[in-house]
Amino acid sequence: MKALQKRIGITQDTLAQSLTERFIFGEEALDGLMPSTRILAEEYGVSRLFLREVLAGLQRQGLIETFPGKGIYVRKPSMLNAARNVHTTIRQSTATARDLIEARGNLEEQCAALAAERATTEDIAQMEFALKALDDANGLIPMAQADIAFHSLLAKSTHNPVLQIMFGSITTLVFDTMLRSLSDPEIYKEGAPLHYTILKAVKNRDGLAARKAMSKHIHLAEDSYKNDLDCELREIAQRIVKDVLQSSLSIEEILSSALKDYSVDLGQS
Amino acid sequence: MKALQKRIGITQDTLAQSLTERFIFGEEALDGLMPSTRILAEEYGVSRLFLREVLAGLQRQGLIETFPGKGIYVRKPSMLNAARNVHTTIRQSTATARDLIEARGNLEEQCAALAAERATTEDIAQMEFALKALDDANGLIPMAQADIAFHSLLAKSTHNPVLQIMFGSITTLVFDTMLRSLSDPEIYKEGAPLHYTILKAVKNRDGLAARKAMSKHIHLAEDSYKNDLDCELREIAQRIVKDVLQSSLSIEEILSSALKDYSVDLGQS
DNA sequence: CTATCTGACTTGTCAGATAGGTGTTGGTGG
DNA sequence: CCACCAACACCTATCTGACAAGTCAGATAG
Repeated sequence: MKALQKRIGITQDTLAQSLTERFIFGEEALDGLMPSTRILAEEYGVSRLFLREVLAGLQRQGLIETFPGKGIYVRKPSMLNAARNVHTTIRQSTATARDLIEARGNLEEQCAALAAERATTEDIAQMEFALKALDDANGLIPMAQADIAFHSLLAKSTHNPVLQIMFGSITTLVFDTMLRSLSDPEIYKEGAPLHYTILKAVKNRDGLAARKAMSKHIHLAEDSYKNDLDCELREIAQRIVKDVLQSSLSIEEILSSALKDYSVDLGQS
Repeated sequence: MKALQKRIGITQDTLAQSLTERFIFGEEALDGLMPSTRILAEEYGVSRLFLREVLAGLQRQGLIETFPGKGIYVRKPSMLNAARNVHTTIRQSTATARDLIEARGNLEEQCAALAAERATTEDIAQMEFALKALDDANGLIPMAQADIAFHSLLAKSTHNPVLQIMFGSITTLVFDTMLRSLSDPEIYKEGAPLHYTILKAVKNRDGLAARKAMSKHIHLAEDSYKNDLDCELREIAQRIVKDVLQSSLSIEEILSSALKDYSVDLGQS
């Protein structure tokens, strides 16, 4: 039996691919509920444990979500779950605030300019909603969530999935600096109105103005961060968590809860 | 015992974090060999299976590598393993060649310009090595590997980890188009010399020239791809694999073997 | 001294059992 | 007839104990 299975050659990868084809991209399980692990394991002739590990992989990729007592649900893919893996991987690297501003500036200026050309009325409505949420937000983390949402939606408004992927890959790093910027009254006072400037420029289809406002928005930190400019992002974020939020949680824990249910759809148009 | 464990609250996440702190970032297991699963499981008071799932997660992030019969080794983190997760996640999205050129152009032009300012002699030597490998490469996949290596090294030469992350997140997509471009004599003939133009500009510390050459290099495809421009990247890549390589493997399988051992170190300077 | 073999490791996988959560269903009291 | 609630069936998560298969070092026979 073992030998047979080996001959057939079911590996975790092949099973994962098969399941993905069937349930994620295929049309089965329309309501999003997958068959139970027992049934699936029997169906594919593997043990439940083996199947479980495969499912764990899919879950880590954010493709499915499991609920004890309920079942396994297919999930709309979100960039952020994937991005978190990237974040863990690069924890060892020494990205500073200056690095992020440099890279993010270039990316988001492009996003702003393209969004001005391509944003639909629905995109704009969503961004307006995010800015309203930012105004109404109570507390640093909800603010950062709304801020991230705005920038993600702007990337989405380019209707270029690749730009969304790139922004997604640095989302957690952006979140780190947002904690710093949003808790700094000086930056917030100058930076928050620029969100509206950007959105207005997008509405007016004025790519250049959108790009300029975004540039100003992102480079604000360059003048205000002072010593923090060449600090590692994680250090900065961890300090804010400790001093401002007075929480003993690690930045990783904050991140995973703050970005958990957060999901900006991928452009399918 | 179960209740106790719950009270202590060992979840997969906390254990993963604990193990990461200890073995990846910590100084234990200097030779890279971790204690066996039995020992670790006993040490943390969890079952071996539970530990296994946690380790599977770390492995998926590319932080460790397991060898049956030998043990578990700590691995140097590589962007690409993480990037592959992103790629899977966005399979559903409909990124076209045009999307990639647009996004990648902006990013890589910035990389070229910054590399011209900051590349060390060692960076340049590595890039030269990659170009030599590209010239000597035999077959489409080794060529694509060398090509990817060159562009990754250019991103590394900016000494900005965030740019490396962003490039890493789209590496698999870039690989897709490389299969197409490298198998097209017209593009290859014009595109290959531009690699040397870029490298020369970097050597001369001429950021503008580097940026221009990169722009030309990437936008070459815009004139030659024709109908493929608005094709989905996966479709293009899959067709090349089938027609040119005459392989029945899926593009995912090609990718995972081609990028498996590939790793450009993260800048630690 | 060399070749081989044994035994003690390792990971990978399995079946079966239990814990704990969730939703449904059918019976009972109003 | 309706509302409530308890029992039940199903789900995932996890544990225990076991075995297969790979690896390696050291003992042993030639």
